[in-house]
Amino acid sequence: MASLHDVAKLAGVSKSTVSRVVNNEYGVKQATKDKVQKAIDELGYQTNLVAKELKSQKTNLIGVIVPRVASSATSQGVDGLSRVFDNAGKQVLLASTQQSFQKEIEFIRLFNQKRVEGIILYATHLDEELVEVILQSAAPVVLVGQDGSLFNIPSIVHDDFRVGFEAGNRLLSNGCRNIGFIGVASSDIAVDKLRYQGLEQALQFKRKGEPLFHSRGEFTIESGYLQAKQLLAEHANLDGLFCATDRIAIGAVKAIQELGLTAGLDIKVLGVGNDELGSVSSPSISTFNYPFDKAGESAAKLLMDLLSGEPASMSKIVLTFQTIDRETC
Amino acid sequence: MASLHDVAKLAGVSKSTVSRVVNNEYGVKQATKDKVQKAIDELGYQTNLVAKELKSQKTNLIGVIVPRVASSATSQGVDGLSRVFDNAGKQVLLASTQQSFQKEIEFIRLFNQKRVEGIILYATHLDEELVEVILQSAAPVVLVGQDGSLFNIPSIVHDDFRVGFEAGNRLLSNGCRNIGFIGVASSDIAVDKLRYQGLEQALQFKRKGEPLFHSRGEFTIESGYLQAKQLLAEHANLDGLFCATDRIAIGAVKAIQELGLTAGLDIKVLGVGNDELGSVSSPSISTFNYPFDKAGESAAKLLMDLLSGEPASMSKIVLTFQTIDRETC
DNA sequence: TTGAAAGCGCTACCAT
DNA sequence: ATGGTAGCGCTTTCAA
Repeated sequence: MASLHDVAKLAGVSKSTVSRVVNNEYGVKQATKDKVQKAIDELGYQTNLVAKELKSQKTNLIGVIVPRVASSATSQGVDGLSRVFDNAGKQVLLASTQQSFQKEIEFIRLFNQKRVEGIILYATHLDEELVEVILQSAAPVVLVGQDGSLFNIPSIVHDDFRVGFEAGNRLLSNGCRNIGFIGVASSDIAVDKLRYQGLEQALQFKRKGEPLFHSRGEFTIESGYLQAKQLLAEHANLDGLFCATDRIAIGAVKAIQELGLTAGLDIKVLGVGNDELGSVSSPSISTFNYPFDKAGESAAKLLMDLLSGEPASMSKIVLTFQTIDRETC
Repeated sequence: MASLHDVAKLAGVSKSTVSRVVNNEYGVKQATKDKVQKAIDELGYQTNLVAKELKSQKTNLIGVIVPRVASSATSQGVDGLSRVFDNAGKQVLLASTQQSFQKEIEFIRLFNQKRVEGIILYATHLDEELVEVILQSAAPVVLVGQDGSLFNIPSIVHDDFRVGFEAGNRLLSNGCRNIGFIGVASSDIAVDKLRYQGLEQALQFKRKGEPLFHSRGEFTIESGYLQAKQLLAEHANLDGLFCATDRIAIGAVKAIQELGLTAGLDIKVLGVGNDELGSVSSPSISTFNYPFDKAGESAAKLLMDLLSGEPASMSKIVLTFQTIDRETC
């Protein structure tokens, strides 16, 4: 592959001159410009950005780490952030951890070696080792989905505690008295713990006691179905069900229907996220809209601010949500 | 940020020696190894991969270009291909064109300058300029979704003509006599043209004449709804509707229901892709399963073969599909 | 077992 | 207006 040197030789000028015309710098005679351009075309010369990056100590690279891309939160998020980065002339180095916690750490290390300028990490948990690695990272890390602000890690989070609180109120004001919660892994503070605690808080506040149960499973329809099936058998008096995600809610509704009950009538069901699935399913899932694309955008903008050397002006951004009323509540 | 040089100075050895211990090369005394390791830890040295890449002329980078990541085809595809690349020690540079044809070209150029080893392009069309750029690209390009084999561009495609043919047969054998098609932009050969032509072929083959119409819109539920609404008004005798995607089908079903008709009974509806949306919607969408994750995987594997210098043994890979029977047909 | 030096492709400073 | 040169951080002979 042709280099500056080759072009220079062919055009009969120095590398410096070629560099000047390639970068459109001021002070090159039109005649030489033409000569050089001809050589460039002839050789099909293409700037070697890795050399340029080494020289300039600037890669324009942003690392993005996600547990998987095929989820509405991450796929919409990546679209959102890549729009921002593209406008800023940055490229996105994407890594999917396939839910492996260990890989998150490996990729943070690798990305630093690749000299990325910053990292956006979609996290599903946050443990000591991960926090350690993030704090050691030369490239600033912005966390999305979990709150790392306690450790001084800038974070974009959804208002998970409040969504739980709202869910509780919503269920209560729709007449529910026996309310349960289906969450995910307990290591997932945002999705499992906070949403549950918010619910708990709402019940306490209205003096309605404790939630009936706090069940845990995975982020799938199937898992929601399986859990609901069992829980329904154990709690015959259940009349309100708050699910940590819309997919789980869809599964739960299926279990409810199989029992000959009507979701939204016998048992009110609420999900979180406003996954498109919930809008087409039948009955449609009442939920809370989470702005996943904005989360990606905000993360990107926050990171760009950090990179521009401004002293961080916020420790975290908490995104709001909207109530979406549909058939199940 | 500490470099080999810094480590060498601190450890009192040469850069060469440091390089040797960093890369675990044979022939370094344990004592020096320890000395060097100590210096590395002290300085928090991290290999600068951009320097290494320049020196070794190897980036381990793969460029991936998608129209948007928030679609089942691309998000599942990216998950599939990134699994393969990760195992091979390659990183993924991701670009989203936001449906801009011009950006596809820009990114191919940029990626070549970044010295990616190969490019995977999720295309929604294929015009002369794009073909030109692909053929000029130093990094081999694998096309996904559109067939570029005519221009000697290795491609991963779904069996779009046959899916149309099958759709026709399926509709016919379910008693339909007046069949229409809702597609997308005519520049999208795979999704619009081939699927329609397959349908046409099936009708011809069974001597049932021509499809009632070939309408075109976008890849959205809304667009499917709007088109179907109008088409239903124009073609009162319609009893079979083939939609280029499941989302379009979902929209169409909504229009059908609004007319007081029953999808699957009065009008049979077929989609393509097996989008999860179609499985939870009501009525559920009869469709054809497209293995999007496998498409990503196959593209990755094909590219890796190309990179390993084997003479290309196939000009394209046509993925098969499965019939998914649900309520609308 | 270790070190010196050249060179990957580029930019930028200093001369001319 | 143009060229020479040093150097970004690394690997890799070749010598010692």
